[in-house]
Amino acid sequence: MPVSLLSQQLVEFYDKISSWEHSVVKDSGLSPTQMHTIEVIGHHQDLRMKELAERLAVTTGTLTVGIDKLEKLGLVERKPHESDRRSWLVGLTPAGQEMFAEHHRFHEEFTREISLGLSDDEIETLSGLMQKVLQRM
Amino acid sequence: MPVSLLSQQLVEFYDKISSWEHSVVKDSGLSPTQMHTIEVIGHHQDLRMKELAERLAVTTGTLTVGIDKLEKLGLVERKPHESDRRSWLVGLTPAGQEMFAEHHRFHEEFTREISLGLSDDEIETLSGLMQKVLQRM
DNA sequence: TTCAAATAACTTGACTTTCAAAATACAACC
DNA sequence: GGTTGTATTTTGAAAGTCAAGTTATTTGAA
Repeated sequence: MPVSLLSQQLVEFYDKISSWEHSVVKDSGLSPTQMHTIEVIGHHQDLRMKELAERLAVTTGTLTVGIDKLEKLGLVERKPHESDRRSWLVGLTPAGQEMFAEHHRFHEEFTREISLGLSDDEIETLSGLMQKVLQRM
Repeated sequence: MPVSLLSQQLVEFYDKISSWEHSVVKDSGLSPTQMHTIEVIGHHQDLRMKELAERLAVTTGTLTVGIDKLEKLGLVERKPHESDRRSWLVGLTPAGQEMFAEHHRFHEEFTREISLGLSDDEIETLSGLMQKVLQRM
């Protein structure tokens, strides 16, 4: 049952990433939710509230409150949408970008550490397989 | 930069698992937190409150409230610890075990679907690499 | 043995996150 | 132009969380 083993591994993998993320985020002063929001905005840059809410799997009502706080912290900013005056575009401020960049570096460092036991060839094989899997998700 | 690519893939992978989990759990009537608690108990069976709190990354105060609710729902039960009368052992009731088993089946089905693009050999290669990575986490 | 310190679980109060539903402003279509 | 749909915000209620304090029990040192 190779799938059964893989399933177990995914659960364990997901759990360990969660607790790693949890511990790293705690030191940043942001909540996990806030950091995740910064991450998603950082990756996609200038999202509408609706789009961002979907990606974060929360309602727009929830997001309004969350973005209010991040805006007060000076990490994100609302900009008017060019063609749709109902919409806002949410982007990172310079401080938000720095926060995003730092977290990004943490991710890379984490990835480097967990792949220490792998050769360069193995890392490429893993990336290739991951790519195939990601296409199905 | 093979690590950089892998890092990106891990973020995307984690995100997609999160949203899948989110949607599946919603149909179960439990909150994500509650389902995660059921999962951890199901995997380890009969944990002390302290141990369970550590694995869930919450304080024991938080866990007390959470277990109270799951106990009211008839999914978990507290049993006295044999040798330490300060401690409780938390385990799944038959209903809890069924909930756990169902969720476990969802995980396997999910794994099966995302690995549809992979040959049996590739699945085994992926498992092998995952195993090496898990050892570093 | 005895008692002070440590530990496990629980309680309480405050804060945050979340959603659903209602309100507001604007867009799109006929 | 008027109706319907869409994007966001507001509000009220429920759930999750922690820190700090409480109780019961265990551990270890005098």
